[in-house]
Amino acid sequence: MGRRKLEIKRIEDNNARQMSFTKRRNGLLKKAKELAVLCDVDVAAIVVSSRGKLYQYSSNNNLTEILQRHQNQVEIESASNGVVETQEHNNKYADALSNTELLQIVDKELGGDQCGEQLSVIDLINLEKQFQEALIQTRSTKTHLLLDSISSLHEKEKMLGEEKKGLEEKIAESNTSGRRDKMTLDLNFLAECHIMD
Amino acid sequence: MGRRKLEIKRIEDNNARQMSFTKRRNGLLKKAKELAVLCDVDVAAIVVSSRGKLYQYSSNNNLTEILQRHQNQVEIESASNGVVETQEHNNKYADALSNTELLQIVDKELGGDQCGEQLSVIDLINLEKQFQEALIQTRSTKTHLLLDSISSLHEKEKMLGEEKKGLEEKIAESNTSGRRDKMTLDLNFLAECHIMD
DNA sequence: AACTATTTATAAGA
DNA sequence: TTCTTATAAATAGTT
Repeated sequence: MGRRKLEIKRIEDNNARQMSFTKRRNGLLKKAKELAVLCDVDVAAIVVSSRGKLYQYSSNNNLTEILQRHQNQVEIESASNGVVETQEHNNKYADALSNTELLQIVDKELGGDQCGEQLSVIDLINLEKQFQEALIQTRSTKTHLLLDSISSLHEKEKMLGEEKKGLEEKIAESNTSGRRDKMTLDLNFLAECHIMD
Repeated sequence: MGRRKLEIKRIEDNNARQMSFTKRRNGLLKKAKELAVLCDVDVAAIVVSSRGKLYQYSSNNNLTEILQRHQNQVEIESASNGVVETQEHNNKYADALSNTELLQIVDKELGGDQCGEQLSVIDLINLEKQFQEALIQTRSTKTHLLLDSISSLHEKEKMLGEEKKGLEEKIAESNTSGRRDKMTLDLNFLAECHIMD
C-alpha cells in the first residue's frame, strides 16, 4: 500500500529497508494492540531489528503486571550485592513482591474456578518464566547448603581422624609406659630382693 | 478500514467480534511475515483465541528446527520410563538429537564469525529453553551426587565415632588393667617380702 | 519528519 | 459461510 505494488522479498536498498522496517514495525505493533482490544484476546508480537534491538507488544496487564513487580524483586535481590542505594531503587522495592507473596497470589488464581481456566496461555508462559527465576535462587541456595554441609562433614571427619590418631598414640604410649612401670617394679623387686639378700 | 470508522474498544456484538477476530488475526500474521521477509528481521506473533486456541507466526526455521528435534529427544527420554514402543516413537527417536549433538551444533554456530552474531535473538531465546531442559537433567544428577556424598560422609563420621569410642574404652581399660598390674605386682612384692620374712 | 498517491485491509452487506 | 464492495488505514516513494 504505497505508490507502487511491492513484491514480498527482502528489500535490498538499505535506506528503503530501514524506512520500511520502522513503518511496518509500528504498524504491526499497532495492529496487535487493536486485535487484542477489539476482539478481547491475548496477543503478543515480538520484533527484533537486525542490530538486535527488541520491540514488542503484549496484551495482559493483570497477572503480567504482578509478575513484572515480582521480577523487579528478583532483580533487586540479585543486584543487592554491588549495592547502590538510589531513590529509584527504593521505589522499585516498595512495589516489588517476594516469592511468598507471588506464590500466594498464584495459589489464589489457580485455586479459583476450573483450576487455571481463567489464566490465559500467555499468563502461564510468563508464570513459567517467573518461576524459573525463583528456581535459580532456590537452586543456588540449595547447592550452597549442600556444599557447606559437605565441607563441615569433611572437617568433622578430619577432626575425628586426628582424635583417633591421638587416642591410638595414647594407647601405644600407655602400653609402653605400662610395660616400663612393670619393668621398673620388677627391677625394684629384684633390687629389694637383692637388698634382702 | 471498512465501511465505517471503528473505535478501538471491545466489539460487544459476538458475531461481529468473531468475524473481526478471524480477519484481523490473518492480517496480523500476514503482516508479521511480510515484515520479516521485506526487512530481513526476526518476528514472532502469537494470538490466543478466547477459547484458548493458539495461532502464531515465527520467522527462523533454521535453528528452531534443530532445537525442536532436540526437544523431541528430551521428551522421549523423560517419557521412556513408562515405555510404549510405538512406530511413531521410533520415528521421533530417529530424528532426535542428543545433548551432545546439540552442543556440537551450537558450538559450531557460536564459533563462527563474530561469536553469536549470526544467531538471532529468537534463536537464543529458544536455545536458552533447550539448555534449561538439559540443565534439569544435569541438576538432578548433581543433587544426587551431593546427597550421596553427604550420606557417605555421615557413614564415615559414624564409623570414626565408633572407632574413637572403641579406642577410648581401650584406653580406659588399659589404664585400669595397668593399675591392676601394678597393684598385683605390689602385692606380689609384699607377698614375696612376707615370704622373705 | 511530513506528504500523498496507491495499495491493502477489512466492516458491513449480499 | 464465503464473496463482494465501499471505505478506512497503511505505507512506498517523494520532498
